[in-house]
Amino acid sequence: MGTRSGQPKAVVQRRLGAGARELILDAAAELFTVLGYAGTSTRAIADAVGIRQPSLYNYFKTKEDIACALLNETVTPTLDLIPYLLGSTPALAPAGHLHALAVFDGSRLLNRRWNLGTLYLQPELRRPGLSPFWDGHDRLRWHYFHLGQSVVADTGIGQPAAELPFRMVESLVFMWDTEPGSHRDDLPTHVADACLRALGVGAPRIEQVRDESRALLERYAESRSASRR
Amino acid sequence: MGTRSGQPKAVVQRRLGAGARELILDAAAELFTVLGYAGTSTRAIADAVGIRQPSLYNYFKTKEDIACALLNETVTPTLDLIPYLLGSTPALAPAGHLHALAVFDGSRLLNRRWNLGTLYLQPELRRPGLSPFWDGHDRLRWHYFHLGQSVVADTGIGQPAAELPFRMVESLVFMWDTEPGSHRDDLPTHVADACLRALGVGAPRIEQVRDESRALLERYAESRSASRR
DNA sequence: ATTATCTATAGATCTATAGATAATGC
DNA sequence: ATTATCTATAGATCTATAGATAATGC
Repeated sequence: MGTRSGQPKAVVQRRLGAGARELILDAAAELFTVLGYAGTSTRAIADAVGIRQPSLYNYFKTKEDIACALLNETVTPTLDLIPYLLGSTPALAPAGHLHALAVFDGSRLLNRRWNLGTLYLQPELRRPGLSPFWDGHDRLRWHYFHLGQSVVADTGIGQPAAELPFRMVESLVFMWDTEPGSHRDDLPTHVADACLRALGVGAPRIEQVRDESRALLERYAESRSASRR
Repeated sequence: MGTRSGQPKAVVQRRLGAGARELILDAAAELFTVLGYAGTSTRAIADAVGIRQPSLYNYFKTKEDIACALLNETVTPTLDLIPYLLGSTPALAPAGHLHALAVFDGSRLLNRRWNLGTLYLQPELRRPGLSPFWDGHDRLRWHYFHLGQSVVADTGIGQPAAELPFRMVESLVFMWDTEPGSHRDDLPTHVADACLRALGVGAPRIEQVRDESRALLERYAESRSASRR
């Protein structure tokens, strides 16, 4: 028996290493989406990554901070795309701009490991501490709305339709459980097409816009991977 | 000092009377939508109606039972409408049927005292005890889908669009916070119109369908109030 | 006499902090 | 020497049940 003071450790310590924050965020994402924010204890998150509950507080100040980091991941990539779309030459027609935005945003929502968009409707997350995220979310909504207005000005459909595209893309969170396959992979494009139809754009024009939008997003993906080198 | 046994009551008792269940459901609806299901304690619900926490259990077996009653209220009225639409003579065209369904369903979602549809995305409510509600929800989704398929078969739009109308109506839960006014009141009709455009229906036909649908729903409302006498 | 409400409480949580110790890096 | 992790715990919850009492109805 040792005579050392203090409480001896009962378990083997596991150091998470460099990617610790990402490990925790991924575990939290799964639990928040499956059990809900309030339904997920900090203990459950710690268990999932194999550390003790208080050790989480080395990485995040509070439980709310974890949610904030996750929510921001859902809007920042799309917000980053906007300047690229605005600056592309020759200037994009509003319909093309909107289509590309919807496809990109929708793909990001649908092709993550967990259905993070469900957090948008969890009232526990409408608290003041998360307002930085909600501000970004509102900026994105406003941008969709603005583009929608330009499109309906051309097609002659009533103004109220202008706010539907953002909501239609958001509704992909309800379609998350679609069984995997080409149908699911094409959903973001189908939704983007439907957005334009809802704004009164005709079929031939949509065909054309879809091709432009695909080419544009490919160029964007290339420019991103190039700048990362 | 009395010598009676037991614990004397510290508060004045308040009997809720006949509408007790409804009072509790309304308070729970507000709290569940504002604070979330897991974020709402049975104590908070009891406080809101002015009784003690354990007294709730005179009216509901568990907290989950309260949520179940609320969720069922969101789909039953729309499910009840379906036989009426199917039985109306002369038989409705699929586009008219879908439009009427979307307007009715959307109005029910938007014109309640609380935004109950947000509960759909609260993972705490995806538990087995609530499967009766989810079954009804799926039946409704399937009916929308079936109608959508009939419409796209006529218009020549691709199959995947057939599942969008249900999701577009659901996305009204994201639009709940629209400031009151005629714009908000017209949202369900605008969404129903946009559903048909998304399925490839042309503007003149939509104009026509909208009038049919309005007349139909008026007759339904009359038949309901007549049968209640 | 019957029923709705109350008080009291069991037993299980939950978040975040304090301070000791094991692991790492120089 | 520094940092990440641990043990222990304060203090606040939370749901549901047991059994006493106040309010109602006959």
